Amino acid sequence: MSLSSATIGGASRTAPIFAALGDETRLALVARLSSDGPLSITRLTAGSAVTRQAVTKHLNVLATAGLVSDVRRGRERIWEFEPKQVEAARSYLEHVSKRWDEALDRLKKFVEE
Amino acid sequence: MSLSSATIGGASRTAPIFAALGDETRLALVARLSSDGPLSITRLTAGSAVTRQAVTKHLNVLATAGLVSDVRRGRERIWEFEPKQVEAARSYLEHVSKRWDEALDRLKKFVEE
DNA sequence: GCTATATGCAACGGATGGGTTGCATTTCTG
DNA sequence: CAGAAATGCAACCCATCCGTTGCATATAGC
Repeated sequence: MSLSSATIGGASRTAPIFAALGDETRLALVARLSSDGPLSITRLTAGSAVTRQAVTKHLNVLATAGLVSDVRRGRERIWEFEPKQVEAARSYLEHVSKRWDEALDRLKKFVEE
Repeated sequence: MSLSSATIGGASRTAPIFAALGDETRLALVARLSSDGPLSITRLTAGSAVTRQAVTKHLNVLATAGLVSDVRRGRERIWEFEPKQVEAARSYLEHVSKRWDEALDRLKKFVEE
């Protein structure tokens, strides 16, 4: 472990996931896909305030982060939610919270002595 | 609920938190503060690859998102982790996962009929 | 009081991000 | 086959982000 016990493992791996979720439009897309199931681009665009091309770009960003995946079906492209990376992000946050609780415990014990 | 059942409640509230966590340096700062406890700017800078001013900016971004808070102590400024917003982000992701599982269940039942 | 330490403020540059428009391409469908 | 529908590709604009450097200010401590 580093001198300062600096980083919780894999900040460089996890940050891109958060970055992808850090845009309102993209987060809405993820939410939509996770609750309504696989959808085409035009369908997703209908629910969004921006252009189809903008939606496409956002979907590509999400795909790069591993949060969604796409399949061609005839002339349309179907996008599906991919839960694995969300789980990774969630467990990272859980880890942070846990470490914080432990730090509080250490402080408490230190004060009590 | 909206016509398309589009957004899970509060995407606009949660996205900024993810955006703040979406930078590698900032995520490392959060991790550091959550495990090592309150620290001054110079101390945090020592563990980071960038300038003190860069660290300061990042801390301000995190503060705006409610992920950290600061207190003055003499000539230094002490930054502390703030778990509340992390919890909000975590529960959002949990909600997304849950909705996805429900969607899978619906699909399964639909196929079985 | 003087010096070193810790931080604040401001300006700047380069890169990236989010969004648009315009046009080309593929694929249904009648 | 012809037209409509779904998508792809590319260029462009403007704003924001990340990081820097340079200098000013406040606080400790001898």
